[in-house]
Amino acid sequence: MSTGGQKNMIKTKYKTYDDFQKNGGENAWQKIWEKQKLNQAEDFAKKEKKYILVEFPYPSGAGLHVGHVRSYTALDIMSRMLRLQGYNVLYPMGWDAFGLPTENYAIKNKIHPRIATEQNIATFKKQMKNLGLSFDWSREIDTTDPKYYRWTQWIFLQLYKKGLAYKKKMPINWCPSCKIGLAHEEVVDGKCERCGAEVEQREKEQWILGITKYADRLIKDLDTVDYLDKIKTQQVNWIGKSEGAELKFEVRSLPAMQSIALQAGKKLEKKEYITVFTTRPDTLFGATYMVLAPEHPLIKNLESNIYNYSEVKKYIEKAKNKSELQRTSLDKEKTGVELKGIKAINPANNEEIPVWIADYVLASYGTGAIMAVPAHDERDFEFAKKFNLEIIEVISGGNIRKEAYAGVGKLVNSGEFDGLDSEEAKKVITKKVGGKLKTQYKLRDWVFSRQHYWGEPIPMVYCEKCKWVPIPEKDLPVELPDVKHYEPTDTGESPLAAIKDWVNTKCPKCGGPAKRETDTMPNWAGSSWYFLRYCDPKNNKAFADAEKLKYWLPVDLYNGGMEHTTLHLLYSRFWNKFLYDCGLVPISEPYAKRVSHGMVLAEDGKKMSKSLGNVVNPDEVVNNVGADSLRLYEMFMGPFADTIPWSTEGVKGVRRFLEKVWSLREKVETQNNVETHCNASLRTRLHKTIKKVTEDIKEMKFNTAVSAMMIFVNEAQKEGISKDDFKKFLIILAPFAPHIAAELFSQLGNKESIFKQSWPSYDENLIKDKTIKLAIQVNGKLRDTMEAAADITDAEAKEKALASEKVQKWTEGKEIVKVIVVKNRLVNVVVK
RNA sequence: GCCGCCGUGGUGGAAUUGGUAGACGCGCUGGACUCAAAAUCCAGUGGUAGCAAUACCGUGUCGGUUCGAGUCCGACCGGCGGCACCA
Repeated sequence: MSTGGQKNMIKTKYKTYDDFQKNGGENAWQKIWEKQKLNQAEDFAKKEKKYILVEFPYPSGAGLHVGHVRSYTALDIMSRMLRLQGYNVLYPMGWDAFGLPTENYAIKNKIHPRIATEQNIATFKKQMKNLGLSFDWSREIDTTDPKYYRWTQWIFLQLYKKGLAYKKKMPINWCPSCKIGLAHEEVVDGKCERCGAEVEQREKEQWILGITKYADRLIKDLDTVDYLDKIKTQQVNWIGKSEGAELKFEVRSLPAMQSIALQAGKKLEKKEYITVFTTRPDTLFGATYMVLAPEHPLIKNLESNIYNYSEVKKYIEKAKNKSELQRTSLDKEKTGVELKGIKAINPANNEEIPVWIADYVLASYGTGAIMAVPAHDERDFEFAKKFNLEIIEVISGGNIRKEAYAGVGKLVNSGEFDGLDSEEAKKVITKKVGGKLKTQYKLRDWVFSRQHYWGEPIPMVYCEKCKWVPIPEKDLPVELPDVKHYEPTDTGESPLAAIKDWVNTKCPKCGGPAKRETDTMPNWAGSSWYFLRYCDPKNNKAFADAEKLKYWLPVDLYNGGMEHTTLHLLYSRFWNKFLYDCGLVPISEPYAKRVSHGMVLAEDGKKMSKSLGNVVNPDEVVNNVGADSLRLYEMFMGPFADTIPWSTEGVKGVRRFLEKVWSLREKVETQNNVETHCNASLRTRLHKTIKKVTEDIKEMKFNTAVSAMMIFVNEAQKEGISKDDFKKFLIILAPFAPHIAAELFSQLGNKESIFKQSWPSYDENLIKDKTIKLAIQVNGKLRDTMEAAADITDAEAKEKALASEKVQKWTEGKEIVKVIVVKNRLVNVVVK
């Protein structure tokens, strides 16, 4: 209890915490911080830098989600602690504002997407400020600002110059609902990742980025960064590297069949080959048939040699009409048609083997054709069984009468190679048949064109004479023109195509008439390099100054959603590597460390959604209990990476905690009687708490840090607390609940901001307990506990344990086999 | 189907990495204050038995290793996430 001579001289207009929170106490502090420019990062400061980054949001009309609050607060806490520890911290924020939802909103409400974006940004920014997040607003960026997307376009031109952006007609995934082409990464289970509509295949001329050129490095360099394991695994799987060989099989028209065939019978005009990719060239002797994807171009070339061509054509038509989803989900029954009239020659033994088409072979992977080795591949085995094709064992070790054996082993039935190890045989056999070793990836090049209005115009012009010509860099940005209608079209043309006087332009090369590219970039473009722009957001000579990049990069900690692992995270690593290769950024990996937050579910355990009416609005929570409570609750709710349902009751709990903190004002002893009233155990507790909170923030274990502070406050409430100790406590509380911490700190008579203090250190000696509780076990079961001096010797502990009456009760009449002592922890008496 | 992660009170979750399971918070029960309620404060709160001391059981299930297992190993059950005919 506080009975100190002088009453504390706390001057405040707020009588209670409720008074403070309800009457603008938090906002008042936010204004002060803004004035003091506390959160601005300083280029080239002598202090050690830390670049803390959280994915910038898409400013939707729905406003901030409590899920945003979770990750922004978490990194805010880290940033604030780092600043207090003396680092020069860059913790920026901006807007990833191009994209479909805004465009749709704009269409529906007849409002220009630019206006809608501005409104949404204003809302988001206000919400963020109300939360007391310590972003450096002087570095705010907006991907839809021409001053920003000028450089997005500029980077595109660099990609073009290096041959990494190219235009190609290819089948793409088309979302009929969004009326837009999608990248491979944006298709989930055959559906559009945004709206869930089933995608269709369409042939279209598209701008493509050659990300596959970087596939190998995107895998390899993961070794140099600190990402969560599951993030690395997901990227590695997505890139899907496999090593094998490309082998060529000659195709022959069968003389025997020629007489039967009505229109067949011609000899092949030139030699035709089927090239396959295989990871198992060692099984070549077991290749008993071949399979082409229905889309394989060879089929058309051999039309006159295939006498069942009408049947084949029917099958191809059927396959074409199946969506990607159907083709992959009807995974059980395999179907196919033999190409009658032609055979392939197995180059290993010159045997004629049949050629089939089947949709279990994908045109988009490898060469669109396979050699089928039913003895050693599950799918081929299934197919061979169904169509009665030959199965020859060439690797020993399995039971191929029952199932395919995909393992390794010694070669059999492989002529001169019998007895060889399968691993070794891969190289030898490839060489012998004139094949070449090859690495294949699942990753596909990035379809970069979108047929919409609200995106960065692709800075290219098409001239009949000069073909595709890039816009000169000095003429950037190519600004989005105003249009009357920005509805997407079903024809696959961007709404920009309708603006004739924008589309029709002059060729920058020959001056002749030319047309602008009317497709825009995908919403992933602006976010692929935004972390670079934060280093130098106002530069209009370059996307960022090289020296500034050198100072700030890499991003020391990057937090974002798991859903971006194979999209934004991969894309931005690719762009950064490209810029690195151009000598424009100083490091090849942009993010030193990547972590991911868990989702915040609704109170009912379901995903928050407007339609379910279970959305928690952060503004309401801030109004009711304050930003500090919201922040603290989201940290306390559970481990940062876990998905956790919202709990309104839980919010009450942390609010009570803050009220207790406020009431500690009355428990504060003046400096005069520190020694008499502040007992040593609270001091010990404080230092333990400092240690725990410091370490937990670093490890992102915010929930246990909050719990430690609660324990401290509970104790302080009972014991009373010295002014000095209270100050230290407020500093460690400040990153979590900056408003109340700043207020109480100032109420204690401190003129200087709490955020200009330095992070308290802890004294290891103080943390050490003088006495410990020793657990006494008999045969591993707890039977007694006793107080003992810390660092009690093993012998003393043993003696003490054996002296215990309760222990004696359990050892009576038994033989003591041994006694195990764990220092400062327990004694286990083992009896028989 | 394959790969990865995870199963702890009524509830969100702790547990020094093999050493007293259930910290902290919520809820609940009882009490104080109040005309009353709310708020607040105090006490209790894994289960079973007992007035109690205490005993037994207890971290998805079964088994194993160990003086000692929530933690390690094996099998199974359940949940979540990723990939899914990738040759």
